[in-house]
Amino acid sequence: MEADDEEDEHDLPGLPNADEYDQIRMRCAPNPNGPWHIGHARMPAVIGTYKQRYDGWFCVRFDDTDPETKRPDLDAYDAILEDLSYLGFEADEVYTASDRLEIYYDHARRLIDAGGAYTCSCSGEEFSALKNSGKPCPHRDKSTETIHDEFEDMIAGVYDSGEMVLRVKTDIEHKNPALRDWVAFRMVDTPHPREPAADYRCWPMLDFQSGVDDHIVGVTHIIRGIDLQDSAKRQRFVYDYFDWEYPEVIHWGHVQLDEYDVKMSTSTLGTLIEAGDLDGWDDPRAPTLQSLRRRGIEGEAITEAMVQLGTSTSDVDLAMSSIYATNRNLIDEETDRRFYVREGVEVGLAGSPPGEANPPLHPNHEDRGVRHIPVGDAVFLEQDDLPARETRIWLKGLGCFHYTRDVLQYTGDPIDVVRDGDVDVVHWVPAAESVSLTLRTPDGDVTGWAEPEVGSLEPGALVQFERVGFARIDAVDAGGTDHATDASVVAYYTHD
RNA sequence: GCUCCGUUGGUGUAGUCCGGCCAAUCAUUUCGGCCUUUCGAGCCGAUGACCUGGGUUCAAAUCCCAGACGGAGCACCA
Repeated sequence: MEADDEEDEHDLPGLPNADEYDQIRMRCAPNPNGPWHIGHARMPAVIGTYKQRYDGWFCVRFDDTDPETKRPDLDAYDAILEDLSYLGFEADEVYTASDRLEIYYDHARRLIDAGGAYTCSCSGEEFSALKNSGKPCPHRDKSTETIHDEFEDMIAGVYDSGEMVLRVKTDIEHKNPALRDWVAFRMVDTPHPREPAADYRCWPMLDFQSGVDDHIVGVTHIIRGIDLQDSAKRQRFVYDYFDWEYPEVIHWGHVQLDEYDVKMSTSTLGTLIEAGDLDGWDDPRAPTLQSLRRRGIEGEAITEAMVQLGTSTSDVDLAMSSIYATNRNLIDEETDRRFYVREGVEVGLAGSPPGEANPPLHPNHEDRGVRHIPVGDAVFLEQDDLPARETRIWLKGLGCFHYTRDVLQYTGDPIDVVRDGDVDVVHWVPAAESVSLTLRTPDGDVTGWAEPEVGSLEPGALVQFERVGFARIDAVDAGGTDHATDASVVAYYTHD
């Protein structure tokens, strides 16, 4: 399917030992505790791209096995799948770990039979102390029968949280303390928020659940963060007991984002939304996928930027400008131009300028037609664009004016004065007939006036406000196209 | 404290396994020019990097050793 460009440049390195597998199978295993932030896009972007490249397969598996500390958000399951689709990918299969408890229990029983696990009632502190000095705890050598009995009691919910765990027997003297006899199942008193899982009290830990599931669905390549580097080593003990072969694994570093004041963290964002500091997950100030989507950024631009980050184990700083640059290429040709003046300053006009300005909708596409901007006797300019006294300025699409005694005097000079470099070109809107427009940006809201026809655009339309930047029209109040007190149009800032 | 891992321009990345074709690739950013009723785009150009110190070698970004700096794990979180 990509035979003809097999040797072509790829943005991503090849997967290890890719040719040893009939099919490349990967998984994306989010914790459904909220919609995705921008950093989450890396996983689907990369495995989706690998899937296309190798004609492979990937699933989404919701690793929702902690009903308490990382309590799942019931809305997040669908929100995440929507985010995935926004990025341009569909999962071949969707699993939910909390539906699969019986599978994990069965594997735990087999592990006990294989002598690879034991129930332990040490407190966390007690065990930690023993473990750190390389000493086994007294529960390590129970009979298989006792272990089975106690594990069945765990499943039955006989114990309370903290009273009993099932540990994987690894090597209590392993030189890496992180790998010594880790917990595979623990008791959780809090019911899971999903109805079908609400009665379970004995929950697997990520390392066990994930390890078992990866094998069951035939994952060949695991891609995940460096925080899980030791997980692979822990899981190998289970794989060895079962005589399974561990998948290829790639660990990558953390992604940091520039240009945002808000930390890229699902729980932080959730707290800010809860407190009313953010309007929601799609607030333009939030570094979330829903926010970028509302701003009119194409998922493809995000995917491409993520793929360009590669898969290195060191931490990376993602510049939003790289997402913006890609998106600009995607939308520029099809996006019409409009005028929008931020925080405008009103200036009178004199000298009989033309009654209407008709700049093109798109400078490269004359066939799309022109805009219709009635001029009137005054315009709004941006504060920074106000010319010095007794100098000339070119109102884009209208003509040349001389700034005298608080008014702009039409001069009728030809465009050559601009070519000569003496005259700045600025955008403007008529003071009398523009529509008020609030532009919501990552740095906060901006108010101003847009040329009249912006008031009749459809929500969802993309525009480029000349010399300001791209924006997505979000809401239009058809009633108030003249000087209403409130904004009649709300737009979300895309990028410059 | 114990165990891992990493370090190429402002940012990301290629090259590192199998040393020479690397006075180091591509993208983005910044700056300049051209074009354009002069936005954006496009075209052209510029700035800008191999963590440090030793060693091996005719030759090191690449191999070896030491150090510095950064990151991760040692949870009944994911």
